Amino acid sequence: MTDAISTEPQAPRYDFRTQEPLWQKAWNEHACFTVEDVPTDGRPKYYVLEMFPYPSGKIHMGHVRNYTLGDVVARYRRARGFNVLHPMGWDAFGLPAENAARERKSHPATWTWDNIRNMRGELQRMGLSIDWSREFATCQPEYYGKQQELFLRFFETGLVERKESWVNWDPVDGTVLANEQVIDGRGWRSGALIEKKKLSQWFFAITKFAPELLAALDNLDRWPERVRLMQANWIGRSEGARVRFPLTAPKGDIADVEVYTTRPDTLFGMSFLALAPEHPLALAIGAQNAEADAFIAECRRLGTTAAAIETTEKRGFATGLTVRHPFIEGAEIPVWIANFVLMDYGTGAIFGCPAHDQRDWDFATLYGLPIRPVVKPAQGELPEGEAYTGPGTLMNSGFLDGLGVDESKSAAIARLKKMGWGEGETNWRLRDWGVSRQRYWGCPIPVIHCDNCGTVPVPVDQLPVVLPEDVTFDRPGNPLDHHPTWKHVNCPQCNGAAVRETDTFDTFVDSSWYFARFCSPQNASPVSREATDYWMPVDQYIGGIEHAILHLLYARFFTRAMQASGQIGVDEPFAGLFTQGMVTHESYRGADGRWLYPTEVERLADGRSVVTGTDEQVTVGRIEAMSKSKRNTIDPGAIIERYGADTARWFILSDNPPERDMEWTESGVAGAYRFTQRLFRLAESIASLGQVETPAESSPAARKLRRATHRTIAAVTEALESFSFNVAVARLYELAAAMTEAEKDATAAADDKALSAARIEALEMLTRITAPMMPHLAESMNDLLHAGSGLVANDAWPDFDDSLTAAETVTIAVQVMGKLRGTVEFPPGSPAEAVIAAAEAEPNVARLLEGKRIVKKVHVPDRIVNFVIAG
RNA sequence: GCGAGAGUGGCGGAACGGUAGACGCAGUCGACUCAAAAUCGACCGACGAAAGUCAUGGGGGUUCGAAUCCCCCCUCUCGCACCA
Repeated sequence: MTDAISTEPQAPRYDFRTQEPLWQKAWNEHACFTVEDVPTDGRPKYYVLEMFPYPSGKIHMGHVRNYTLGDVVARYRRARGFNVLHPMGWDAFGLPAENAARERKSHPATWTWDNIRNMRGELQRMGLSIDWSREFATCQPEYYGKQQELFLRFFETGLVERKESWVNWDPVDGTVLANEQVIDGRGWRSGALIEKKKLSQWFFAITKFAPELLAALDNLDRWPERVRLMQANWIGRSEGARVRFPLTAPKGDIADVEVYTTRPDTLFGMSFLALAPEHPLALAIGAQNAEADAFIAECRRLGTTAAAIETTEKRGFATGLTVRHPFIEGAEIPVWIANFVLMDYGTGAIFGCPAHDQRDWDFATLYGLPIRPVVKPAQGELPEGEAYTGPGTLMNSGFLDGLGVDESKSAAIARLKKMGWGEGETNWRLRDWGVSRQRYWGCPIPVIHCDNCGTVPVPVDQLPVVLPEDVTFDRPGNPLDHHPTWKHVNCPQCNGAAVRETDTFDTFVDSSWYFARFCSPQNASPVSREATDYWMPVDQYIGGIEHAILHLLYARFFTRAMQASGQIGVDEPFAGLFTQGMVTHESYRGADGRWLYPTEVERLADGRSVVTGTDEQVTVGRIEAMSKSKRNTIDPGAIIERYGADTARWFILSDNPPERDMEWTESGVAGAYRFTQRLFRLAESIASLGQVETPAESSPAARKLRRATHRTIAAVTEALESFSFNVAVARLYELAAAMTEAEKDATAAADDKALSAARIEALEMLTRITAPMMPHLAESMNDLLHAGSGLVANDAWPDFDDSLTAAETVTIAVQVMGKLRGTVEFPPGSPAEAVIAAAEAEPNVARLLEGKRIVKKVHVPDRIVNFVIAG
């Protein structure tokens, strides 16, 4: 590794080790970043929020990038005269704390709070402009108690339901697993075979908002297009029909089967009806037929994991039952149970039209069912060996013959409706949000189960339902469930013996409203109407793309639910969303293939890489996302310790556009560090000029520098507005270069007062426009120039002087037939005739034009002249 | 399979349809130094002695002029995926 600092003999000019803590203390003492819940100063508001961290132990580079981006926005907006809310907290509930408690034989709270303490210190060393007075952790009763109150409000509003649902049950851990925690049909921790089990669970009725959650995406114009698209796909609206097929012979009390389809136009091509293995009719059949039962059991065992579904072949079981067809008199269609039909989409049953659905085609081919085409493609023939799903004209379809696909959809629906066999229906992929988790380290669901009264919500005045502290993790299952006393209570209604709900909330609930709580973290009710009316929505939310669907959708739902239950006046939480890329690094492996940390690797002068201090050859691997398993992680704490927070921030901002993955390189950080020193040297040199009166007469050198300064202000402002931080950095490098140039000019003309004044102005401006990115260095430079003048953090963003940004001359490109052949210099705004005449006279151009007829002369003022010639 | 995004020097990347490669990193040469580091200066797409030619994944098109707009293709990344 190149080592910029340890090879430096003397202490650096700018000592971030003393300066950074100094300014952090000053900001803190002046409460620079503290805002009121409901400011009344009339300034516009701006709410900047980065996704709050899970307190895993240490911050990682992803956090550093996330919080640096947010901090630049926050500091910039503050300088622009906004009241800026920029809070921080902790997403503190979750399974890792329980696992750690199990391993260490301690308590989840201990581990969590240790981590919070450590990570808070690391974040504070980054010099973030955060209002720390608003900090909270979701594991505090002061927070989760309010969450319980919200749950009760939603309950009253009809947005909470208790219903049975199929879950992945781990019989060893005694808990429900999410789909992604089931690997090859086994629990990811216990390795036990997962069962599908029906369990009573709490649900938030997110589907009630499905239409508006989808429609409102159109208005989120400051969200990335792809996130809106992912959400739209997830919500998954589809239009079709519900069709009831009467069984030719009823099965017990089941007389018909309901099917959902988006292709009612292809009903004449139907050759089978298929049920999901969990469908009530399938279960009824299974109860009487051992073969059917065995098939159902096998389907269930294969589980619902994405991997299982992908690799599983289509299989079915012919039940022997038949249904009647709505349009074909006397037809009897066989009923199958099929493993590819999903119980939780539509009605759990489909009608199969093999000619026009690939899945049905596969299934029909396997079992020798008829394939009857009913749609004739508009062009060409029906494909061989696969289903045709495109547009066309109906055939073999009775009253639909000759109609197009769309027309016949409505015609079929109209007919079904008239017959009483079905109706048009809009369907949604989005499911209600199951929030029950059989865990200890989460927010208790504030409900009591009473044998007499049923499910009774805990009265608001008895909140919070606090987690008991005396729990152990020495046996599987939920500690709340086998706690000796905690769950036994008296029913709030009848005062009889009752038990608490021992499930806790999905931790996504905790992060679904924290942004609203930040507006008034001490408020008696969950959210303050006044504070959220002022601050909400979040103007700029920043985080990783991995939360594109679930977290953001849940937060959007919660905001609507809070609105519906009368607590908040907005319906969308995040007006602007920015999704940052990952931080990546080269990976290294030793001679034996083991992964090596970057700190263990040394690059030799000959380009080879070896294990530091040895001769062992190192293989430099791919650049990939930092991960513990690949050991290609860089510890932000070590970077800040060695280079300072400003250097880390600057490098992160400078490397590339923030939405892309960035590569962390040692040489890049070292370069950023050199720049901090260079800026400080410039500041020292300019500060040594002392007080300078601006003379009446300017000088060419002064004008040149002032032009660079004011152009930089304009360019950096524009870059920050558009999240082009890497461009802002480039413009600041250029200003620094211009200032170095001016220093040389000044050496040549020591008595140029105008230049001295311009240099001072350049430094003042540079300081202020660098401050959002390198806040500590900006304060130190400002202190050199104007000691005791106050903090840059409180300074206003500078305006640029338009009259100074114009160049004295512009270089106009001269083209012949669109190819650059020369340039001419002119004052901006020079008349076309003069410019064209000069362009024609330019020797190289004149040579090319000689003897040619000029057909056209294109002139774009101050930019280009192009001669089109003939022959 | 469907959807989205991206392909520009050795690398990260700039570029309202108007001088492609700003700025940084790496590199080369020089100054300073006994020497090194740091710093400062110059150079730094390819071919060519030069004039110039070729260059923004490939091929077409629009235009006086295309990295940028349109069509076709290729590659990569990400997301979704038996959703009826």
